[in-house]
Amino acid sequence: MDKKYDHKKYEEQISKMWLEGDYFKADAKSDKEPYCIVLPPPNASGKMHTGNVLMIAIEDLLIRYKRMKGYEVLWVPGTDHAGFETQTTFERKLKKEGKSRFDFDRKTLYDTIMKFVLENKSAIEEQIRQMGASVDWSRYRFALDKESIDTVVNTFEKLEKDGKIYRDNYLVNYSFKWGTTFSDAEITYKDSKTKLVYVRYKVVDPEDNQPEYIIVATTRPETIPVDTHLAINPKDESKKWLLNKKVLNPLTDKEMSFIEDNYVDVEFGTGIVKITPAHDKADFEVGKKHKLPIINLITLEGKLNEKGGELSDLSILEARKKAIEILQQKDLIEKINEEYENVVPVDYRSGDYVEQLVIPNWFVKVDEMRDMALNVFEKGDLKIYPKWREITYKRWVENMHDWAISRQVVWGIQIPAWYNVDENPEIKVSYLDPSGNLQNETIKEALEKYSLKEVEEGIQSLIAPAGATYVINTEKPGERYIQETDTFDTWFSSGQWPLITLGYPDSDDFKKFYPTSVLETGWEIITRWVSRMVMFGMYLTGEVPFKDVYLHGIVRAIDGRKMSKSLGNVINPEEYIEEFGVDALRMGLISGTANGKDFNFPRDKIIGYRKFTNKIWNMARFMLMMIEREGYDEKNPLPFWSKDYKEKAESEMIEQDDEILNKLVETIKEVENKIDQYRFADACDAIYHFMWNEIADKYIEDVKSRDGKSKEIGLVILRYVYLNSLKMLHPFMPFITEVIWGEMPRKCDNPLVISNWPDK
RNA sequence: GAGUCUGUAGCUCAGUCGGUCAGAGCGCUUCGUUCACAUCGAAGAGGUCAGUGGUUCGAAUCCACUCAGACUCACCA
Repeated sequence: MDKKYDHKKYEEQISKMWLEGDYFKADAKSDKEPYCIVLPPPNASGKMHTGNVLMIAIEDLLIRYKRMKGYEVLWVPGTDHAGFETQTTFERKLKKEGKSRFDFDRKTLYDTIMKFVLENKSAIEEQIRQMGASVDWSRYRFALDKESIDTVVNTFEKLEKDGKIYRDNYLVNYSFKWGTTFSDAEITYKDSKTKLVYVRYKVVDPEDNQPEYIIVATTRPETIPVDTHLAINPKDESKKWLLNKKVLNPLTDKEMSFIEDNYVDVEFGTGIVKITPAHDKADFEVGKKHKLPIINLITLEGKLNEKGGELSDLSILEARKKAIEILQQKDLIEKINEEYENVVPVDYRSGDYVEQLVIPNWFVKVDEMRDMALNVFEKGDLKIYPKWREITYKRWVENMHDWAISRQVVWGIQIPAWYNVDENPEIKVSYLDPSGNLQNETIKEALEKYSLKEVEEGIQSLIAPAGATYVINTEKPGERYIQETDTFDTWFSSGQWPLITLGYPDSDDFKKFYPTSVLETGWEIITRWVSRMVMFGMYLTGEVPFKDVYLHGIVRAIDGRKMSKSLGNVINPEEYIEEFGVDALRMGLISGTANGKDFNFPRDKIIGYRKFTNKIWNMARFMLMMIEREGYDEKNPLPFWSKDYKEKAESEMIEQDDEILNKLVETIKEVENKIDQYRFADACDAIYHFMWNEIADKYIEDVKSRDGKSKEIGLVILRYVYLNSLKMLHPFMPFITEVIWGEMPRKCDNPLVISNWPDK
């Protein structure tokens, strides 16, 4: 053996050996008890970050431990398309080339992104291998594989048949310039000087001591025609009287009533807010909470519709001007703050104004699924570790609204819904015409100039009116149909990930390994991801997709803050792998947190475990050296520890021998116990101290000084204790333990440590 | 604004049911080391457990409040 353990020399070699030996392939036909983890799929075009490393370290620890204990183990690897994240990465790349997504038709854009992702996909797969993850590569899945898409589409069809799918208005950021929506992340805010108009609202039948008018400040007077309510803060005693009163809408003269909501800031303006659910994000939420009507005022062309009365057909800015004029004529303006500064949303590309308005989106009714996802705790079907995270899950699921599952992005699974273009002439299409120019118009207008085929080929996106008729089908149902351009929310597909990867509904894997044993992931996605998987699992199979959920903490930077590119404190795991090795990095990270709390990147612990690898390496060397020095070799081997040997040697064994053997059993029990409780840091600690303090510092020193028969007994026991420690350590430090195992003469048929958990 | 968590040695953190819980690693100090390992060994210093009050025979642990910090969600008409 070399004098030092050189991780660079061995890690690649061992990893290759595991891969070629196909040791991690699960057998669905096996009689052994199943143990299964589905790897939370990293972004296919992404790179390994410290969170991924921790995730893999913990899961590999569980997987190797259970495999060694004799379970039929399956760990399914996969990568996610990560819809929006990938598309923005890609668009940044396009921007560098002086292009944008609006230069492409939908299909070309999709194909180009796919190519980009496939080119980058192997990097993360390679990193998973490098980490020593004992996943079953034969079952690898990508979120946009045909099988994945089939499962997701089938689920959508089932939901539709069960009456769970509907289309409804949903507030989105809409750009008139591009004729499409922008996600929240694509919106930036621009400072802008806007008139803050203080408008008088006439109180209907005021009491003697009450004012005749109340005053409301607004920057959007043009939306007044569709306002039906005003809001006050429930803590604002001075305005309580308004709750029993009505006021007149200053533009339509219709009566309006009041609601109470904490969202209202008592200090701002006059402490009274007009609520426009159709055209303001906050108001939309308030409106939903109080079940207020959503009345659209602004059209996809950026003009006011017939609800605007005198303002109809004007653009937003024209209407605003006109509204102020009308109010002035009616003498309903108290004052105007011309200097008011606010921020307006603009799209990240052109800086053009983006309007918040409601357009039809696809929704899933969640009522039934939500209840199922909450009841799992009562029956004890699901346990969350650490337990205090349960409340986050429950609170979120309880408050869950119907789920808007459509996204106006290309990179994802296209919703399998089709509109008949003759029945729905008002569908708004954005498409590149045959000469490559971007057009925004209705399908009817488009078809007057071009064939349906031409429009379809150039299409970027479409928006079908709320009442549009549609057919759900995987294939084009007829000549005159055009497919919905929206894709599913990433969580809609990743929420089915355990089902997708295990081949729901009737594969052997599904029968053997579903429900899986544990879901291990970061707590940050407990609401968005974990809850969705529970919902889909319950809905489709009647069973929770995993028995336990273990949530690890987030690895923060060394300075205690969250890692972020802008802070420049992102830790690249590759550097640590290079310097200290995968084993030290894995074990250091695992021991960084005992209870699932966030923790700072534990650099000191990684260095500590790096020293530890060298220590156990030298323990092995020294032990082999002592055995050799005592004259043992292949012809005259050192006896193995066994029941027989023990009986013969018992009378000559001394206190230290019994002690180390007892401590070995204690340590095995403790490590098992801690792993079973998901207390991984404690398990690390137990092995570390047993090997270093008990074996190296005490027992080896003792054996070193012995002679004759006593020395032989010492060496026999030492080797036995050491090899069993190696086994225990293997799930934590798979590489070095495998290397040393290969160097050791041992009484065991299996040349690999991977299937040998110690007996007590 | 709503919610969750945290405050224990110089640093990073354990401390599970209120009673051998004042702990670990790193760092620091002193000494040692041709004979496995300086990525080593031996010994040692250090904390009013954020603060105040309460419950209890007993509190780092339970409760209330205060102070400080982190994160999640929402966000100004």
